[in-house]
Amino acid sequence: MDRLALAFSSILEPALLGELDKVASVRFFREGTVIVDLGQSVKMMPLLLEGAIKIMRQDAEQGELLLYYLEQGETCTMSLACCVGEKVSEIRAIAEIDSYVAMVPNVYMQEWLGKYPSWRNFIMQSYAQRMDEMLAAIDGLAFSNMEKRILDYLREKSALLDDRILTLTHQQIATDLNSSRVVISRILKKLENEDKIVLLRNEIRVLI
DNA sequence: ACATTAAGTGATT
DNA sequence: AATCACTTAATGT
Repeated sequence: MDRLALAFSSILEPALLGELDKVASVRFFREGTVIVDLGQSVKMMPLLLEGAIKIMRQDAEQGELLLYYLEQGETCTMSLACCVGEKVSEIRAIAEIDSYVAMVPNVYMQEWLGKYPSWRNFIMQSYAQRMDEMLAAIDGLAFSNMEKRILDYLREKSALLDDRILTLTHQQIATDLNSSRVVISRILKKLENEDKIVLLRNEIRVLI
């Protein structure tokens, strides 16, 4: 499949790509679609071919927190752990933009670990990268003030979408950062006064 | 014109 | 930094 080769040909060996092509089903998720929800059992492993996926941690009662984004050529490491242990998902995956995902049945995952070095590499690297991102998320919570968290959030999103103009509400930021709308609005206003951003309704322009 | 949703702000904890 | 209460502004029907 074209998309598969496009996203993974530089990462995975040809033989594995061929096998992937046979067993993976490519699915399309429109922006905003919940791909995996809390408590859902995970029987497939997603390989992101195109688009971006937002991974959120969700508390039992209320409270969500953005963990990281999945981009082209990446996979959700959480699903690996889930598949092996036959556990249910502890996170929520939402399509940030329209996305194509190759779903691989979990039976192949372990088999390929022994069979294909490039697969082993890919999984290891994914783990390392995700671990780094988790640490960054924790650092943000523990050591950063809200202002820095918001700025980082806006910058990351802007880079991800390759657009300095972001279409989103203050409430959405509050949800992603597990804060409240009022707090976000105040800090955004401050950032605007410092000429770091421009605020419009449903829109934020990142200047820095 | 009216209702709804997004954003701004002072006061309080 | 969070919550409350209220205002103002933008948008949809």
